[in-house]
Amino acid sequence: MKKVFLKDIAEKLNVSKTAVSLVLNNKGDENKISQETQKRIIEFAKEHNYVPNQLARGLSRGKSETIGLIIPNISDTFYSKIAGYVELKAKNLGYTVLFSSSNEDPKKEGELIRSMLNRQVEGLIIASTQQNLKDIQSLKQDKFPFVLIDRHYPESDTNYVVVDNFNGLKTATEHLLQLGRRKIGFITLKPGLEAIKQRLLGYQSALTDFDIEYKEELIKELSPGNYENEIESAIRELLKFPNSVDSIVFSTHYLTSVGLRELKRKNVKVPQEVAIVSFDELTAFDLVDPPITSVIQPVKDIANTAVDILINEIEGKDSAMDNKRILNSKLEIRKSCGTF
Amino acid sequence: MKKVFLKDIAEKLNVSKTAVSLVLNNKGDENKISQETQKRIIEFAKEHNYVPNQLARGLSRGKSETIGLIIPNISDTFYSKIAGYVELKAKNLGYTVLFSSSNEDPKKEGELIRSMLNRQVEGLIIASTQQNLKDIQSLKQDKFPFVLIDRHYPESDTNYVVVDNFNGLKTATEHLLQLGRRKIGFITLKPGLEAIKQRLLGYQSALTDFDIEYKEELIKELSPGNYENEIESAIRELLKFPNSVDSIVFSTHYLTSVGLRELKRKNVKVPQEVAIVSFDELTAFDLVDPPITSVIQPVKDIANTAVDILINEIEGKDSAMDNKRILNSKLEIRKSCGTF
DNA sequence: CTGAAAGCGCTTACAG
DNA sequence: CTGAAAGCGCTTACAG
Repeated sequence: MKKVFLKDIAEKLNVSKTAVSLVLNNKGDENKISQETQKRIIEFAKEHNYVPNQLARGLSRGKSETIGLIIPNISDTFYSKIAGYVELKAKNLGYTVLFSSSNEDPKKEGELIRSMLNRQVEGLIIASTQQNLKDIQSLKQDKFPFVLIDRHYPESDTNYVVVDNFNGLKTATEHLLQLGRRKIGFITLKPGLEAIKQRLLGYQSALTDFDIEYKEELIKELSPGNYENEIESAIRELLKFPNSVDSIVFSTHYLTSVGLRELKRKNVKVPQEVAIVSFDELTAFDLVDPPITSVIQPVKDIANTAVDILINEIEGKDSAMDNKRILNSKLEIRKSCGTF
Repeated sequence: MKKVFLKDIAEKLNVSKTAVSLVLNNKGDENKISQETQKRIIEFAKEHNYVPNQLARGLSRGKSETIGLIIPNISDTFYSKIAGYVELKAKNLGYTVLFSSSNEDPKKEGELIRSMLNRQVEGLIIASTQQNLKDIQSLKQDKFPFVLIDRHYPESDTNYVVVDNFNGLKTATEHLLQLGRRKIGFITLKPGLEAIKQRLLGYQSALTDFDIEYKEELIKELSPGNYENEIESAIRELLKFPNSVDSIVFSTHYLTSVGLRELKRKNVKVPQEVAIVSFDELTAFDLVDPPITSVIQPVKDIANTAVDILINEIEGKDSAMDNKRILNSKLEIRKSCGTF
């Protein structure tokens, strides 16, 4: 299978490169190229397995039919699912997607953005580190199509698709309150992400609605990079008098995992002694002991909506499309909070 | 931030495009361009945020500094981890990686391979559907660098990095046998993948070593696309007389998930009534009730080794490198098999 | 209906 | 040390 180029086809068939290019791009009819010629070209191309060199095509057209997806980490199940759905949807619309992980490093995120621009992606979907306003604003300024997902910059006017973190966490906390729990710990990440901030606000709002005093000692903020080591002391302190929590809400699936592991190590009975609820989940959370009541994020919806908005903008179709979306999450009640 | 091109730099600095290109590619010294000129060029480029157009560079050099990774499904935790490690390792060696999911469709896999070739990737890492020998052999024939991971074609002489499926499954089965279980069911996938075949052989070999008769009724082979619906009857039949298994080994993590879910639904006590062991695992398998004894795959090692072999071949360095690797898995004993 | 030609933004012999 | 020029494989006005 020797590589075949446009030129080869043209020579063998005694037509011009122009004709071949036109026909293969479905512009044969509009350029009034004879059906006969079209057929010959198409058949020859198929027979010899011709596929255009995307670099050349992209360079020539200043387009690449490619979009970029920048996420913190492709290994995380939440983001890998997003990636899967983005790939599927984009492909359906005729685009290839380029993935890359920033590993929560704003500098790397910047490099990735530039690297993707220089690969001529036509648009970007970004789950930003949210410490990179500079690059985001510069995209904005260049009127380059992009949409933020999962994390957005509230101070900047951009397209985004996020989940309603405030109400998601609030609902989770209310669930605990309705079951009679009153001393509710909150294990979350150090502030920095808007999503994380919103989750804390949701927690507080639920307490307020139930007339419960907000105590800072019940909030444990771990570092994204070191939470595995910090979880032990966080839980220990929450369990100790005068805190003595009767429940904990975890603000991410991985905090729930390490937290539950730690509770088991300490032989704390869940939910009898401590009820728990998780924001976001892992595949096996319904099999865990006890099955974990979780706030489920609409992963597929996030991905599809983001691709829709992006490609709509790239192709400049519907200018009236709502390009700021806050999607609802859903509380899946299982057994980690006990029952009424 | 207006885009700046080679030509712009050359004009502003009153040097030739050649000089700029050379300097920016670290070929300034070997072409004896004055330090002074080099410094001016480098500073100007940095100041104006110059990044070369990869399409143009790639087209010109016939290279892209890109490798492709084709996997069945980026949403699967096993493959998303592979993807994460491949990306990391490749980046360290100066390559970008292009991901794509075949969704177990051999035809799509072929399209992906062609699409990646035409994006001028310099090498490919493929977790193949294993029903696409044609394309694999054609890569081989063209001496195009590639390495198969996770799944390989035993009938074809290629680079590969796989896990020792035979011994992994054998060890798992032996573990059950050593604990006194004798009626061991095996829930696996319909044959097709070499890995799956090897796992069945491992199961059989363990039985043979313990002088236990192999019974076909104890093997349940589900379809990859429909296992969620087939699991119920598979388990029902395994539990029913005359099968009445006392243990089950699952040949993939997702079979374990649905299987355990089904066992719980049927109120079967694990491990008392039925012990289970899983080939490959999910993040929360140590939190599941009971924590699941699992064969752990060396994900990071698979990824790193594959990238090493591939890039070594691309750059034609060490021709003596062992390019067929069978890595060991490890049995992580938890509680789903009970104790002695 | 079709072909010659310019151009996309680079790299790289080659000549000086 | 440096510059003019060809070339990578396409696309796309433009002229006929």
